[in-house]
Amino acid sequence: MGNMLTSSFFNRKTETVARELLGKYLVRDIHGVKTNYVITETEAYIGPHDLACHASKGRTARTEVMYGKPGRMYIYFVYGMHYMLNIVTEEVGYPAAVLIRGIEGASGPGRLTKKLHIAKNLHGMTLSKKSGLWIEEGAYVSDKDILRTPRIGIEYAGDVWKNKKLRFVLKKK
DNA sequence: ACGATGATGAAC
DNA sequence: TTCATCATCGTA
Repeated sequence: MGNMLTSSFFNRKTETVARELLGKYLVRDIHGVKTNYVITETEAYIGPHDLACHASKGRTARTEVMYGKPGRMYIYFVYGMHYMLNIVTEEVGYPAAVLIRGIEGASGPGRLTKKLHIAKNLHGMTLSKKSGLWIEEGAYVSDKDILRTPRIGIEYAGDVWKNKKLRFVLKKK
């Protein structure tokens, strides 16, 4: 098993973190039963100026966690039925996060949280063995095996931000 | 193409 | 307090 990623991994540019999470293992421990899945798709949400980032609305109860320590989970509920898993990035005080959009065997942010039983009770917790959810090192991933596209479901974000290629997809072998 | 289904933020 | 919107998904 690889080493567990710690806060220093996430305390970097959000775009870099999103890129480097591809190929890493998302590990879930439920009552001692561990499962791990390769991360295959991510998106970067970068700071107060990014109109697609929830923090562009300002510092609220919902977005507060993004202003905190990198490596914590930002989990929110959308469309009345799906939980989204994000990992906080960059330094304390700068609101940014990476959305985990896909893992091996579960494509789509709502599908993977359902599969791994990830819900609001993990919101604000640090990725760690204690929380039962963490990320471990994986195999080297070449740029040739990665596709970059605009992010999904953010048509409202204005011409500049909606078109930025901040979605990272690991190509299938 | 569309409905499910509830939290969120902004308007009033 | 009401209202439109939403980082989606399953069914059609």
